Amino acid sequence: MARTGRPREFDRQAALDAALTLFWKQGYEPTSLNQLKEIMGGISPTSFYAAFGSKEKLFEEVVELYRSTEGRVTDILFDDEISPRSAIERCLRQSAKMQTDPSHPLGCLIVSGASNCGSTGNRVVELLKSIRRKNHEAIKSQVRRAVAIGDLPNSTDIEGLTEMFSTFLVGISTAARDGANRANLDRSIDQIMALWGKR
Amino acid sequence: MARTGRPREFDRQAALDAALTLFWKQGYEPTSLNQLKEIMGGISPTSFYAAFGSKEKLFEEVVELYRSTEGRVTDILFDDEISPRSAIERCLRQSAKMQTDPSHPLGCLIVSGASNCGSTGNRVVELLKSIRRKNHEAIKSQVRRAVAIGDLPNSTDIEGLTEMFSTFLVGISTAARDGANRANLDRSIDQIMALWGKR
DNA sequence: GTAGTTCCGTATCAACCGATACATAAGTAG
DNA sequence: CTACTTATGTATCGGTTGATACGGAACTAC
Repeated sequence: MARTGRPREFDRQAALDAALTLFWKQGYEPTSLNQLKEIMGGISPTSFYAAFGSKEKLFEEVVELYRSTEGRVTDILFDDEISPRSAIERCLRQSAKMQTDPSHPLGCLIVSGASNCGSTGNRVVELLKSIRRKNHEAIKSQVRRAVAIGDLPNSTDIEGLTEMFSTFLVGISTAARDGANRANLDRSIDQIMALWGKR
Repeated sequence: MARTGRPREFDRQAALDAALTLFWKQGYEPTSLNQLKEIMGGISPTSFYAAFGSKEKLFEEVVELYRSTEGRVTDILFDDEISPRSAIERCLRQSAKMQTDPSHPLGCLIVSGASNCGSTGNRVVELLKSIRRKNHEAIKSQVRRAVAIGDLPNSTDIEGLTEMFSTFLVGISTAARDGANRANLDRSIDQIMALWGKR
C-alpha cells in the first residue's frame, strides 16, 4: 500500500548528498540553514524541518552517510582477518587517497567537520570525537595483536606506537586541506610504515 | 610628553591575553564579540573597536601574541645552528608538551584556530595556512640539510620524510584536544624519531 | 579658564541565525 | 463526494551577529 499524503517533491537522498558536501567543505557551524536549503534543491524551511528535524539531526545523518561511503576507509582498522600491519597501512593509504581526492572536499569530515564550535555545537563535537576515539582504540588493538602474534617484538611500546599512528592519521586531514598531494602522503606512509620492518 | 586625551581604563595587554585564551579554546568564528568584550574586562563596543579595529584584526594580533609566546615551540625548525634531527625532534617534543599543558587550552591555535570558517573568515584561514606552510618548508629544509651533511643517506626520500613529520606535527593538535597526554605523545615521538637512527 | 584629544556608556543599526505559524496544495482511504 | 494525511510556500518569530552613532567624561596643552 502506497504511503498516504502529498508526495515529497525533492529527492531526499540527493539533498542529503549535497548537505554532506557542504558540511564537509565548511564544517558544521559556519554552514547556515539558507545555504543548506539552497544546495538541497531550493527547498523551503518547512520542507527542511519536516524531512530532517533540525540542523543538528541533519548533520548526524550526514555523518552516518559519510561513514557508510567515503569514511569507510577506516573500517579496515577493525578487521582482524588481515595482518595488523596491513590493516594500519591500508587505512593510512586509503585515507590519504580519499582525503586528497578532488572529486569532493579535502580532508576528513570526522576530523575537521566540527573543530570550531560554540556551545550549541557541543553534541556534534562529541559525536565526532567519539568516532576518532574508536579509531584510536582500533589502532591500539591492531598493534596489540601484532605483538601477540609475534609480528612486533614483546618490547614494543604499544601506547607509543598507537599514538604515533593515530596522531599521523588525524594529521592527514589538515595536511590534505593544506594542499598535500596523494603522492607525497603515500611516500610519507612509506616512511612511517618502515618502522614496522626495522626492529 | 605624556599622551593627550582621556587615558584607557582597561589593560590592553591583559585584554589581549584573555582574547588569546578564548580564541584558542573556541576558534575564530564561534567566538562572539560579546564573549570577547566580557572576558576582556567588560569593555564597551566602542572601546573594543577603538583599541583593536575589528574582530579580524584582533585575531591577527592574537596570532602574533601566540607566535611570540606559546607558539614559539616551532621556531626551532628554523634554527640551522643545531642538528636537523635535533631541530625536528625538539619541535615535536616541545609542541607535544605545550599543547597538552592544562594551564591553557589544548591543541594548537595555528592548526585548530580557524578550521571551520564561512566566507567571512577566509582571510583568517589563509593566515593560519600560510604559517603552517612555512613550518612545512622549514621541516623540508632541515631534512634536506640532514642529507647534505650526511646525517641522512643520499637515498633519503626528502619529500616523503618531510610530509611524515609535517603531518604528524599538525596531528598533535587534534590528538591533544582528543585527550592524548604528554607522556603518550612523547613516546610516539620516540617511535617516529627512531626512523632517523634505523637506516 | 578654554580648546583639543581620547576614551567610555548607552542605545541601536541592518543582516543573519535557527526555527515556526498558518494557510494551502496534492496525494490516499472510505 | 468527504475525511485524513503529508508536503509546500510565504511570512515571520525572537535572538544574536559584527559594527556604529552620539553624547558625555577625563585627560593634556596653552
